[in-house]
Amino acid sequence: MHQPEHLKSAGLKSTLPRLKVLDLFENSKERHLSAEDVYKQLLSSGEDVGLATVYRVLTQFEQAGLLVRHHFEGGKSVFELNKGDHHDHIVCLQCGHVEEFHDMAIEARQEKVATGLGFTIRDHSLHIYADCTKKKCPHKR
Amino acid sequence: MHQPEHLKSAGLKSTLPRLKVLDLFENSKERHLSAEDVYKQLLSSGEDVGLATVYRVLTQFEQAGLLVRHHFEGGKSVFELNKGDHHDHIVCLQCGHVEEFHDMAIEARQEKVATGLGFTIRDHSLHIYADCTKKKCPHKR
DNA sequence: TATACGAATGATAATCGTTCTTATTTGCAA
DNA sequence: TTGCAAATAAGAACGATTATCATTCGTATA
Repeated sequence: MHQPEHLKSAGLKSTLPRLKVLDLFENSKERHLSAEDVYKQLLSSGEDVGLATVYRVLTQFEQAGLLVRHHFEGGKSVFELNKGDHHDHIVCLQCGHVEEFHDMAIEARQEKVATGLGFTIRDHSLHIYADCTKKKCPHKR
Repeated sequence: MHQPEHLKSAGLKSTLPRLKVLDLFENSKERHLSAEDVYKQLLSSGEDVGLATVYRVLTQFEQAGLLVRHHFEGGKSVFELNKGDHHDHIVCLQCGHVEEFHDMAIEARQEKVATGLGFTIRDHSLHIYADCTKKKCPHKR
């Protein structure tokens, strides 16, 4: 377990809730977790954390660059480990599964459009909402 | 005023709140309005509407295809008149002004990416968050 | 035009995701 | 160890949105 160093280098004290949250993201099967998801999973793992703490930790991790926050439709935020690579998301409307993709052509055009309009891009989000083309949606919720 | 027909053809009774809301969107200087925006503007126009009604009407108009709903960051929805043309948005981080754009190349690539991953696009949202390149942001909030 | 009935409304309570407050506990440097 | 700032848990508070419900309104029909 080398996570305490992760936290240290991010300027964060190594505390139990923080370690647990980081653990969850590194070992969870699902890459994209909401605050509620994290909270529930910690509770059912026997951890005694407060929901407020989960929110605080998630926000700190986001600011520290450990996590990335996404605003999908539906008004709640989801987080994922920051692997350093930017990517966009395609969300299956059937099962909610999130697939990641990255397309240089799209990124390049965005840059071009923005500069053309007199803007400097700080951030962007591209979410595609779609259905699987297969008869049975292969993803499980 | 030919709006009652708009409502009729959308299967909605012609009522005062609905007419007023539609009016607002057609005559307001700002294309993108939140429920709160609509509510406040109606109140200051002397109209006596409830906030709940505003939310109801906005949702109905969205379902009827009269308005389009957008989820920008910040947790609140904004609506705009549906002109039939799809477009994406670039949001100025300084003043919150929203600029619209449409880029065939981006749309085409999205389609290609999605089909490549086995999806059929139902909807998508592309939001660019940016700063003006000019010294002084030319837009007013 | 009067009327009757279901749809629409306004007021307000409820809900949802998130943030704030505060008293208490913890990490960790001395 | 001990001390103290930083972090926590619990729950109140918050803003946006939705649900509830008694009352009013739009409109098809007589």
